[in-house]
Amino acid sequence: MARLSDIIETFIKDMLKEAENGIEIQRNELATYFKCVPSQINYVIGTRFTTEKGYYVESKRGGGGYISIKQVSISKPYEYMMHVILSMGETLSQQSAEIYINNFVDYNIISKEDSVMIKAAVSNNALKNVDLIIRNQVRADILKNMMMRRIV
Amino acid sequence: MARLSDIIETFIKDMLKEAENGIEIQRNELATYFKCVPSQINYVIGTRFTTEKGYYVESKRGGGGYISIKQVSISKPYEYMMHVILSMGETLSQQSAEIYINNFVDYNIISKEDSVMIKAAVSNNALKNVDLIIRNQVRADILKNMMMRRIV
DNA sequence: TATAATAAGGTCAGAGATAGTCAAAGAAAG
DNA sequence: CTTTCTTTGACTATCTCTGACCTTATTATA
Repeated sequence: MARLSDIIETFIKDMLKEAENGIEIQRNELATYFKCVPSQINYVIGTRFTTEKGYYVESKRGGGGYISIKQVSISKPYEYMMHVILSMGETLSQQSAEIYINNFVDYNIISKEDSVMIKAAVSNNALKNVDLIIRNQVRADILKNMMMRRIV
Repeated sequence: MARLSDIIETFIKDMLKEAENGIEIQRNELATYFKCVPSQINYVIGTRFTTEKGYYVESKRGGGGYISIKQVSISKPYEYMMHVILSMGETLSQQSAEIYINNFVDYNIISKEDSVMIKAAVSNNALKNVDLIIRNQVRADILKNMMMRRIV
């Protein structure tokens, strides 16, 4: 018997296939449909629809709340970027980050102006309050998140 | 399901687009039109038409009362930016950051695409490894650094 | 005028509607 | 048998909607 999480994963992916611009689901509704607790939907999304796997998830609580899921479009820059992002590693010095960012400019993924701004975001100055022990890790997180969103 | 508040928000924004110098609405009239309690109009205005978002709201009670809404026009975006950056404070929640960033888009200081990327840079996801105690401080640092570089 | 009646809009707390988190129990895989 | 993945539920956070009660401005009237 297939795991429920796998069934829900397939269900959502089928929905995504039929939709043009991503989907919007109601957590409770889906949970009721699959006769599971609502938090299982979070589990499925948290394990199957991650940024690393090319999904972008947003949500809103309260009346009329929702969870929206979008899939990044598979394209050349996307594949290149995904490859680079995945190869980046867990930590990144300011110097390495700038090398990556310069490359993105060379590959026309970002503009020169944007590169300046992105460098500012991952500069030691911006991260001066982050403990040195985790600073390079945080730097990697920020750059990855920015570049992921650029291609989504 | 669309929230009533969102519908009312859109309705008011459409009115604003068609008007030259702001609009004047009757709270009760609007509430009747949307079949809601009058205080919901206050809720919409209080959450969607804030000063932070660039709106200026005035009202008058009594006979012939009204609520007037104007969009603040900024003639010099860069001066506005400096002013905003200087007034940002030491810490910034993700939510406040997004409000600021949306404003920058509205004032044509950054593009919609850039806003997505900047939001990614200051998202809780990007900063998940930063201790909660200083996370909002780091967020402010990053946003300020990025925006400073954008306008310098 | 002073006062009362009427006609607006304002506030705030609570109810309702969603979604998120986290740890523990259970199941499956190595 | 140990580790990893799945399922569950109690508790939390956030956003929306409602209604009772409050404040202010205008108008009618004594």
